[in-house]
Amino acid sequence: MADLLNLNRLVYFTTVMETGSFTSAADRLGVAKAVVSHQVGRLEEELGATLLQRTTRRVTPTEDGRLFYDRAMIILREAESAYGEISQAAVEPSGTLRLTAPLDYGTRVVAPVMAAYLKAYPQMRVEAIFDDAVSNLVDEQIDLGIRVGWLADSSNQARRLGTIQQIVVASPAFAADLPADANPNQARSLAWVGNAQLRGVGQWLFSKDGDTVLTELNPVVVCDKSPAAYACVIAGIGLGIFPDYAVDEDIVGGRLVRIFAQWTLPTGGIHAVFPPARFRPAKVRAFVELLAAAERKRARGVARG
Amino acid sequence: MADLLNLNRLVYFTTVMETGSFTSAADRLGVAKAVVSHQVGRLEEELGATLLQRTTRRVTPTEDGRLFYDRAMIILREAESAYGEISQAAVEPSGTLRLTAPLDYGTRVVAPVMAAYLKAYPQMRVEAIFDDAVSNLVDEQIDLGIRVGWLADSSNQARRLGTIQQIVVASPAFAADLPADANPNQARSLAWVGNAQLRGVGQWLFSKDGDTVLTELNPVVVCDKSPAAYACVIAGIGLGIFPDYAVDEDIVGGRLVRIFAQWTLPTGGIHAVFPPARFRPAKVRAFVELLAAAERKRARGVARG
DNA sequence: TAAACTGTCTGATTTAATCAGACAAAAGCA
DNA sequence: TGCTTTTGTCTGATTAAATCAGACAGTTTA
Repeated sequence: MADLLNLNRLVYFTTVMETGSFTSAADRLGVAKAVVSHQVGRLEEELGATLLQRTTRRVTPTEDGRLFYDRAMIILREAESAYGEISQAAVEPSGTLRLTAPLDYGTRVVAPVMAAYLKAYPQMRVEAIFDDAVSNLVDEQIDLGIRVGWLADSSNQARRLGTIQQIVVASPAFAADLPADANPNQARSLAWVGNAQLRGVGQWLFSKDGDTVLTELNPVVVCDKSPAAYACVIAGIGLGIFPDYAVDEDIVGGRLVRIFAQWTLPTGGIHAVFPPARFRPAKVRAFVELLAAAERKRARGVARG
Repeated sequence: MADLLNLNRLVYFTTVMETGSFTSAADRLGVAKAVVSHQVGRLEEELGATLLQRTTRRVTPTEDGRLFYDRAMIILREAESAYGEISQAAVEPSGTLRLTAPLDYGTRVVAPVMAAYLKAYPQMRVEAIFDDAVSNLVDEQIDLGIRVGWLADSSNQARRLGTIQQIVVASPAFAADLPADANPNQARSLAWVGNAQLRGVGQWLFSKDGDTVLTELNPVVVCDKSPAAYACVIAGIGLGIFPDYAVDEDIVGGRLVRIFAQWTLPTGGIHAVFPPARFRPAKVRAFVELLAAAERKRARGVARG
């Protein structure tokens, strides 16, 4: 069935109908006139009917030809619109954006970006899956995943949006009990709140001016959800390690105090990962741009703070 | 514009959507799966958008893909219907048949065939142009021309349907005044009614058993329309030469008498001529078949009579 | 009558489509 | 964990299609 009709020939025929001659049709299409003659001939052959009566001087459509022209124009217009719609979708965001992000990063960073995104593209809809669990982008039909930390699998394409800093914090009350010269070397003897979601729960590499201290922590509490661990730290259970975006506000607000401020922990990355696809829809590209801008802005804020 | 969209690729994409895999789509289409992969890839390239997310195991349509599938199906259905309609028109008569025929042949032979044609194909419409004038088939958009006598131009395609016999007739009263042994040698001295439409008004070649007589006639009246000349002969003005189909009835009815019955004049042909076209519509073919059948039947009748 | 223009044809060339087979990745099975 | 099967894609060679430039006969115009 597919072999019998070659839809590409329609445009040759309709152009001849519109221009009234093979020569001018060839002109308009930018091909040799022999091509138009050949293609229309093949079309007639496929249909088993004559569409155009041609003398050396004049081209006249047959009844079939007039009939078929109307049908062909509907097809071509429909095709043009379909192609245009999709091609434009590659330029102008449309439809629904499904994204996933870690819960804390989602609430702190992604949510505001979503607001900006929806304001910029009011026709869009967003489905956000905020979960620390790493889900399969293809199975879940997710357009965009945001991963914080270190990328595990790399079958997906990814783009680095920014950097996160791991920060050791404690509640002001807990911090007050610490010795003034506290440093990572005493880490094992302190009370920690562990976060099962973050990699390296077991060992942490502190560094400061070339010195490095690799130490194991001794969590008195381990939570499998970041917000829960965070709440434990706020409550003064112990020290916690969290990404900068999670603690910024509470440090500024005085609800948390930074510990070991002179020391740094390994930095992680903030990545946008995409399902395997040759072309990225505009809706995804637009969101990633906004998110990257927010990340840049946040990085400047962290640098200042 | 034409270069940017290759409509033939649509069927590859839609088949993948329907079968859910490139392999089974290739199966259904009867091509190598590499072809499906390549064609869908090119389609996505043309659109600048990804339609299908493919892992090695599963094919999932993107939102664009689902959107485009609906559009593509509309296009393909429309195309199939358009092709089918025209192709069927090449098989089943439809539309309007425009034909032209000489006035007398039209009224005597074509009109009854038209009745049979419309009975066989009630959906058809016929526009008949009965006129001895030879009209241009292309300019007048005529599907079928019927020419009696000798074909002049041959830029059109033609098919011979039958033979006409030129017959010398006179009214019974006029015939009664003729000598019993009248023969073509005395033709110049007799009163003739000329018909400007028929070729050879000036000279006629009579033959009988090998003998031939080439003689000029001496018309006392020349008419430019066959029916007029015919009426003159009926009225007893003189001898006339008419095709067999025109005089058969009146000879049987006794209103005319055949003269020089032993002699024959050059036979002419009855031709169906068609505008230049590669394929002949079914509506034309069907009519010509009926006409040819009528001609064969008439030929048998003439032979008997 | 000459010149311009029509649609078609021809042979050569270029481009696209296609195939068979190989391949890595993923899923199912042992 | 290995092994097999199945997935979509890739590769190089082959085949088919499209295309072009130029020639041609028929028609119209000047």
